[in-house]
Amino acid sequence: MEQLSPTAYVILGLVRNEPRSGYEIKAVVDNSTRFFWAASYGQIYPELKHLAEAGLVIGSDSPTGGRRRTVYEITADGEEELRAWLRQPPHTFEMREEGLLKLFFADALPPGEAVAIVRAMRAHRLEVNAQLRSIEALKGGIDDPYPKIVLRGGIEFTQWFADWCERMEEEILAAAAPEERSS
Amino acid sequence: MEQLSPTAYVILGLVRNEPRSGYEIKAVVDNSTRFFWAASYGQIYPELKHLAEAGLVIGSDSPTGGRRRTVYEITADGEEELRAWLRQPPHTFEMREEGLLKLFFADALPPGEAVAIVRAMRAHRLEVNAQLRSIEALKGGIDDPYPKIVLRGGIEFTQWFADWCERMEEEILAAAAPEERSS
DNA sequence: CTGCCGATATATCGATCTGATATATAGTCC
DNA sequence: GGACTATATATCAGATCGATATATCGGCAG
Repeated sequence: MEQLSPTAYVILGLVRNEPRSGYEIKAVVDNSTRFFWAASYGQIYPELKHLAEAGLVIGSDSPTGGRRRTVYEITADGEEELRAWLRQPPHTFEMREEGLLKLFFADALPPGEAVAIVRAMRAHRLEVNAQLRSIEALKGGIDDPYPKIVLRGGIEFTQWFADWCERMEEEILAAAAPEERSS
Repeated sequence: MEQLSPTAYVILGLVRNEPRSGYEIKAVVDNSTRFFWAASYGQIYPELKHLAEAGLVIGSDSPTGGRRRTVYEITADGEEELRAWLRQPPHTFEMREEGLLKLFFADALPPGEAVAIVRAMRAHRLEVNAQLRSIEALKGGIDDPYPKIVLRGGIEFTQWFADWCERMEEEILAAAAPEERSS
């Protein structure tokens, strides 16, 4: 049994509740897991075929008029595979933050310009925070609790990060300012 | 002028202070930028060649005995290119957290097992936190301030995340426990 | 001084993933 | 009838990871 990629489990998890097309999967990902695990069409469609070959999902034609469409639903084997994965300790933890990278090298810039970097990071995080809040507002009380916990985690994290940026801005400004501490 | 990848700028930034070999660059990355921007040999060596062709770094042979070794240093054009990049607003913000992904789908597990997921996340974050603290302890007062700010940010973030996991653990346990609120 | 191990140094490769683009059809609005 | 957006699938170049291969060097245990 070859190892599935985490993205395969995203798909398994999302078709578990209801049958979905690749397009719908992408749309759901973009409004939920994207913030801690993204997926693109280039992964989703090949992976759906792969999962279907492995018998973990079943696809069925469900065209809308003349437009072909295949929806996938999970099989018993797929459910089993998903649960087995959930019980394994997580392996992948990655972060790619171009803003932090720039701040790291800010020494190469004239003093004072580092502030622009933390301001840009802060603005971006606040933007994501607002997106997450609007997603939270959309979701009624219908869902199971775990996606909600993760969503609130995202909201708290982006807020924390924005606040950190604010603190750093002050710190950098204080360090750059002429030492004018009066006696 | 084709666009350089952020990893190219990591290399530019790291050879700016002192000439380094690809191997040394990888070692420095693993102890500094790895936590917000990783790089592998598979990127570093080709990118060094690419940067050398573009005239942004210069490589010179500097063998140790019979072992060939090429160290690279930044050129004036490279410095210019680095500063220009630092002034651009950051574009890439990614996070891949398999633990959050598992928590998101924890509904597929019998109640109670979700706690194991947040515990694993917390343990991992505390481990990274300890690594970052030991890196901080190693660095004397020599460095420029920005890498220090970023490093402290990493320490604060991993601590925040670990604390969040702890809070979620309590919350999940409270929700899973039989409602035993006495009158 | 020999053999082994770990560090230094470079290179490569399959698999994964992104971001963009291409191709259709369906529905809506003017 | 035309413009526009949403639905739906597919593909591809380039970035990246993680692992592995190859080789030399230095140190140290026996």
